[in-house]
Amino acid sequence: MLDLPDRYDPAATEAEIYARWLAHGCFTADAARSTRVGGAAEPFTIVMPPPNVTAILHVGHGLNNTVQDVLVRWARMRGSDALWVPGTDHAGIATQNVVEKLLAQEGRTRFDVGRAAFVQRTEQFVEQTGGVILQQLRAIGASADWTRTRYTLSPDLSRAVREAFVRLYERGLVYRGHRVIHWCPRCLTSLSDEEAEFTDEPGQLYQIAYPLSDEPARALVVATTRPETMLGDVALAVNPADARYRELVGRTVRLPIVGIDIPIIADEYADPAFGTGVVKITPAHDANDFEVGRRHHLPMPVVIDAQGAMAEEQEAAGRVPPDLHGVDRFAAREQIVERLRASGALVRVEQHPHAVRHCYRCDTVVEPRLSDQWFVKMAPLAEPALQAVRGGTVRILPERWEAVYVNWLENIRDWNISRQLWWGHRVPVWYCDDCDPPQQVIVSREDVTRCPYCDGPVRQDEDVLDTWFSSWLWPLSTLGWPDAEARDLAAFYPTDVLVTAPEILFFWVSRMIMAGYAFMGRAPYHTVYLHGTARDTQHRKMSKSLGNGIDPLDVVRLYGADALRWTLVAGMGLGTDVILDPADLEKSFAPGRNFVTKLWNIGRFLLSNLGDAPVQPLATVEPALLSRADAWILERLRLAVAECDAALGPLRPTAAAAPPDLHAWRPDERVAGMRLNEYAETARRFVWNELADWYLETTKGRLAGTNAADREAARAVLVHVFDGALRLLHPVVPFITEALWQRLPIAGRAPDSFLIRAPWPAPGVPAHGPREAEEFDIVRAAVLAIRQIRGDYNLPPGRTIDVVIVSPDG
RNA sequence: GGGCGAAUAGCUCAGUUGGUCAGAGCGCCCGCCUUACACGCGGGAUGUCGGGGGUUCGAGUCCCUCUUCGCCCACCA
Repeated sequence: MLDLPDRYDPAATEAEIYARWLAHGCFTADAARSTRVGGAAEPFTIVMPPPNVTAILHVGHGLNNTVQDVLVRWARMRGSDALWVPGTDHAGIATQNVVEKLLAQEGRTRFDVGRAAFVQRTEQFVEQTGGVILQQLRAIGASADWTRTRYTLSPDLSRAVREAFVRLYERGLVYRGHRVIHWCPRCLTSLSDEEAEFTDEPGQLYQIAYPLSDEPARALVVATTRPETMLGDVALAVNPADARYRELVGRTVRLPIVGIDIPIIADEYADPAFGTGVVKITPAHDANDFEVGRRHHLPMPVVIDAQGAMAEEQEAAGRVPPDLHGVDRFAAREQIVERLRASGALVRVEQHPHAVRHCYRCDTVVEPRLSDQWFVKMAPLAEPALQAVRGGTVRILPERWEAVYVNWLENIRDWNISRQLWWGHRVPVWYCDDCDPPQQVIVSREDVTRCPYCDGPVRQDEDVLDTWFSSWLWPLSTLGWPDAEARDLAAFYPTDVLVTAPEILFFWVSRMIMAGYAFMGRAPYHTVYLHGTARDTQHRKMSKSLGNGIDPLDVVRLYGADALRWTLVAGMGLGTDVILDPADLEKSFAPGRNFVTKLWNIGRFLLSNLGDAPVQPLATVEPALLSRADAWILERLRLAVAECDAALGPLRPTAAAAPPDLHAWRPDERVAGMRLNEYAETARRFVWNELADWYLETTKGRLAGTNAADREAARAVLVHVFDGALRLLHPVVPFITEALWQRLPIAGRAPDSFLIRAPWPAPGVPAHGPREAEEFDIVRAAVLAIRQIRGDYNLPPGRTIDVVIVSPDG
């Protein structure tokens, strides 16, 4: 009867079981079951953070998706109508960069190819290589509903993007602005504040003398870290309260090298305490200077072009010396410093570490650049998102991130959403140049071909939207928004838990919450679970460039998906990083593999000792027939279930919270649960240290014995507790548990039943003699004491001894 | 410049509201191929819970401070 090989074979088992789950639609949610549309099951929904469409699975994805899969499987077993929506992100700037690199290998740029052909080529590239990661996720056991796979650049989701843009425009929350934004001279696009990341770098602070126009012997000294921008200076600013310079305000200085006169102005922006208290104003190349320039109605000459080279653009005629034309900004810095030094205008150079912004995609130093961009006005959107977390409608775990979230939203700035890229959603704006006034702006949900005012030709805005402008709609758009009739939207929105890394709290998490309120009036989820980062033993983030990554598929091949999942879940406290050794996979993943093997061997013991006869449900066994060991292990199971439930916490906020928000978390539940590692450890302890180490041993004699009633009792209890253990463990190690559960000789089980769909065990009440359970603990204590003594006296295992137990009262 | 987190056995880490909380896994030592499992079984050693001070009957657990790492935010040119 024993069809179990000595060794568990993860590769064969996992593939076979995954295929059967798929074939039986085990991952497919049924909208009609949702209580929100009249069904009988509470929905439980997770939307997968969409990986970049060109991404390859790395251990970070493995970690992220394992957590989600554990939650979804758990919810499914708890009887929820569980939905895990998978999908990919077109990842505008990242994907475009990949394709541009391919073109570069052919010696071409996207401009050589042309926009239409470039987009087509990128589409092909995505079609051929994209979505690989979704296939890879199957290998780690992801039970996502693949029938609902989404893609941010698909027609449906593109429609959502347009709808969102137009609605916000209609509400006055999308606007076109002319200002200094972050510009990547390599990607040739603007970036949002979040996409321009600070890095601390050593730098120099250059002090330059600007002589007074009419009194060349006197000069004002200004400090700057970017001397090359001086070609675009339009003023010097001093603080109005600064007595040192008060009398100079209104006079002019001569701009070195350029030789033109610029005014000395008074503005609060100048900090008397910094440097000399005099700051040069370059409105076109510094966001702060831009504001000063606007306040004082100053010109805004552009002296650096899109590629980051010195050039005379708007209003800059005559400012850039001919031999600096086309010179890269950093080379130009050297040359300008040399010239200043030669002319005696360079007063001093000192070391000055400072933070420099870099493009988050290509790491190029970002250039502040004056340009026209589309923005979203964020403050009104932020307000409900702020209230959501403050009021407990949305909880962020670990809790400490809530403060970070609140702080960011309180100081939120408008979001630059236009990108000068080709890969992405085209800005749904058209211009008519023939109208009066010209450049009539037409914002539309549908493509526009003729001007609605003059019927003349129109041209569409050249820009595309920030990738995150589609991502922030993900919980809505994947469920069918803006289609008000969408069944999934009614059945599954709001979703439940969002699982991601803290790095994208601002990029994505908070914006989704804003979008949820802006377009649906409800937060998109009630829980944000922020997990840690996978790091190496030196605590460095695993990354491709460092070469310290671990390929999850290598781990699957070597030890199986369950071992991978076990290691990740068991090794990860709430919000803490997971440390793994890329140089020693055995060390990192052996515990998971060993545990899976242990489960396998417990299964082998059961199946080879139970016999062929079907095992009757425990409920049919006469309680009087249960032994002390039976009572004990049943009680331990009960406690294990209760502990696992406590570690995992409530699936969703308990209803009937205090007004005003009926969906808010109760204070006592707000930080409860989601301790996946505690849950995993509890289940492991039950199976290994209680079931295997003790109970199993007590059944050996009984199963082989001649007392039929006792044998039946042992069989029933054995199957019952192992069944319970498999259910408890299934979310973490789904393959091995399903493989064993399928083989359990449970009487009357339907042929196509699956553990993945089996109910989560209920803790229940101690129904089988708590007194007997306690008595077995005494037996255990005695055994432990005897073992200890044998050890102390170095008695060989084969040697039997007589034991006399004397009770305390004689 | 603000804010936050971490420092517990050789290693990776658990320790929710202060009172069996000094633990787990790996590693190490001793003994075992005991008919499910040597990817295992039984036994064992190891920490002044980063330093200092304080509150308390009692503190890894609360307060202050110092040190060392790490993260987030930030227009000081």
